[in-house]
Amino acid sequence: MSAAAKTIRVLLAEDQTMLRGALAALLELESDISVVAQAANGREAQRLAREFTPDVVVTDIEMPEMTGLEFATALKESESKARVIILTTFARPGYLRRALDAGARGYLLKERPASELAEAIRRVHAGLRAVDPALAAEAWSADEDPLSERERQILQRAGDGRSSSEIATELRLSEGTVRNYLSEAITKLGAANRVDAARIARARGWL
Amino acid sequence: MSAAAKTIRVLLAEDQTMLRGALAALLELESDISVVAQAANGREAQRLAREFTPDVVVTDIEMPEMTGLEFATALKESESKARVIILTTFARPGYLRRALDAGARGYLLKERPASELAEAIRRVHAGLRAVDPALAAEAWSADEDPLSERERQILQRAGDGRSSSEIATELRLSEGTVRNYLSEAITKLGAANRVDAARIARARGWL
DNA sequence: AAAGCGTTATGACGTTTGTCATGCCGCTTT
DNA sequence: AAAGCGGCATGACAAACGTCATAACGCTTT
Repeated sequence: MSAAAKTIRVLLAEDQTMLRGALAALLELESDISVVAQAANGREAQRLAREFTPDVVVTDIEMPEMTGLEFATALKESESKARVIILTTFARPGYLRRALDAGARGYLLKERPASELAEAIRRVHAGLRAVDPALAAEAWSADEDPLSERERQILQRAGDGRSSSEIATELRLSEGTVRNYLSEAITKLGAANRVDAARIARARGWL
Repeated sequence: MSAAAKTIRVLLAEDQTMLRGALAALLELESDISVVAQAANGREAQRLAREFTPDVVVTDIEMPEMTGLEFATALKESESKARVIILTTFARPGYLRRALDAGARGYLLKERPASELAEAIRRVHAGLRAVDPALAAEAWSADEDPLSERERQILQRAGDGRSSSEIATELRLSEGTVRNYLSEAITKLGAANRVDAARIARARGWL
């Protein structure tokens, strides 16, 4: 526990194999970083985190089985000491907010240079934060998610092209109730109709 | 023109900086491959292809300014001798078909291991093809795009939440005509409504 | 010249969607 | 106990949507 010579043990969770492999190879070139495990989805990552006790976890958000945000939340509630960096395509304030709520220390965009990833890992391992500055500023001034859980469920399905009656059957609600929720969601988001509302909510990371 | 010792000159077009950088670094580790130029969109790639005359072009499809498919088509119609590999997230038969029509020699998915990329580059440079086998089989049996150009235009906008009257105004059509096209598209795709139709068309690479 | 096809249009009809007022129920806060 | 709130419901109405029949026009294929 004396010097700084110990390598940082990293778990990499990313469903796109090519990106995951390329990043792992790049990180291995750094003398102070070692990728000790790789996962293609959140559930696998959860298992590997228990097994390998990494210092830092780098995870995508949108993955099959379990999202990176759910994984981060699960880690926070476990006894794991791993620090989490979210690595995602999406500059959505809602995602950043949820990431920080889930205890993430870093939030990095895939549109940034690969070199920033190693830097973020070192910062986070040292106890600092690593949040994209532009995004952090935007998130500060961004509106909060105005949708209730029900509204979210219903808007999701409507955005996929389901009719009100289909949604009502699926969620065991009356058709009128579904229309009420959609109407409210449309108003809250300032949208023109259900599809527009779904688009807006998705773009802000609320869906 | 005697031996095989010449390095393969590659142009890499991919809008996600982190992936582009990581792949370029990985490819540079191969002794017979050299990434001579990188582009973040199709238009830039087009310019760089003229300037650097690469042997092989590796390009994403969905990029700003100009898609990889448009870029590939432009290359085919120029005097360029570069051979094209499409590198994309999407296993959509429609994309593969359009890629081959655009003269692409390779079609590789981002969910494949990074090692396959170097292999595909070598194959394509040697005059062979490099198409994901599973996808090629699927594309063979896949339906052809049933949509007319007008139907596609209108379906795109409908999928973004625009109303019939908005679409009509934008495209200088009567509202009834727009509804007719949507009705036809819905029928052709076996969809339940316009949003469902847009979803289906997108999933097959027809939009 | 005739047939076929894509594009555009109109009118009419039934269905779905979006809005609003009103009300009930269970839970928490006061 | 009363007030407030979120979830759920009903009914009514106008607007938007989806379907169908019909038809004109221009272009290509036969």
